[in-house]
Amino acid sequence: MPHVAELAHKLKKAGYKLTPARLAVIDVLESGGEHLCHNQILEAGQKIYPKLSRATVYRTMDILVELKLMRPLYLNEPTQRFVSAAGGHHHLVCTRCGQTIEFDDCTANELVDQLADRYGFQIHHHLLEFRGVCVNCQ
Amino acid sequence: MPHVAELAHKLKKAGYKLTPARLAVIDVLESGGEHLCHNQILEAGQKIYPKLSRATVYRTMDILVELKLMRPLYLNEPTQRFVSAAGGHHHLVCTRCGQTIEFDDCTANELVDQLADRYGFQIHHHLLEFRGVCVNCQ
DNA sequence: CAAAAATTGAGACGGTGTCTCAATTGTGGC
DNA sequence: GCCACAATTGAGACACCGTCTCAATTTTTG
Ligand SMILES: [Zn+2]
Ligand SMILES: [Zn+2]
Ligand SMILES: [Zn+2]
Ligand SMILES: [Zn+2]
Repeated sequence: MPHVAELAHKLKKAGYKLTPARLAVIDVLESGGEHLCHNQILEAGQKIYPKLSRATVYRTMDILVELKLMRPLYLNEPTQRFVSAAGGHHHLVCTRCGQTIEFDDCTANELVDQLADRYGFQIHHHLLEFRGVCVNCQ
Repeated sequence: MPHVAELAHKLKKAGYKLTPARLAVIDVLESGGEHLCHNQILEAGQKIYPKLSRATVYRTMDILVELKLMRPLYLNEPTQRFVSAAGGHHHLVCTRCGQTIEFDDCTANELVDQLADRYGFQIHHHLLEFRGVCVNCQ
């Protein structure tokens, strides 16, 4: 959950204008929770700034990803969704009811180091996704 | 890389007919490598069985997923791709050139147990995705 | 062989992501 | 505050993808 002020400031600093359309998008990102997709951002953004168009949402998200402020991911759907760019992301998904639990503890650091070593990668973030059947669905 | 014979046999066993269209799809899956998407399966399948249609590819893949013989996943694209259903999947992706390394060693077993414990999940498989910059792109 | 059931391909459809273009808007210099 | 210019915008066109329907075909059953 990035701060409006923070995203806006970095956008400005990178040479982009702070237009109402962009501010609406940023506002949505700050207050709208995780895993938002373009359409959700558009719909919520139009409540703040009705003229907001689909193209602008796509363009603004492109910029935010380019600046590494947000990060796209896919959650078992053909829909691109966005999370703030820092750190890893960890999901526990029930394949029957679709429930998605987000958990924080991450034991992947060790593995990150190994991989960085072996393949010469600079690893920036990761997505761990575990899939199975939740308590209710068993 | 599942065996044609194996997929075909399980399909038959589950009560589905082994039609030329389905056999073409299965043939592609067996010989076509990992991470195939619907379109790739369609195009390759039409070389084996020219009448093969898009709808049938989608329907056949639905069945294979339903029977837990194949598993869908998304790799930083809005495109659903398929891998054989068993085990985990581990990717190292370069965010600059898109190169995807597949690695096998998995240190997630411990975490799997923890999660199963804490949330009561039966965990069936997982996808670990690490993203960063590869040697060439640094 | 006839009837019923399963499967198929073709095409229509709505939704999504991309692109173009003319109109609008924000900004720095005055 | 105003102007000129470049950046940004919204609307709409477009291609593509996944879904659905339906009539025709194929397979199974009696
Ligand atoms: Zn998440
Ligand atoms: Zn569940
Ligand atoms: Zn893979
Ligand atoms: Zn690279």
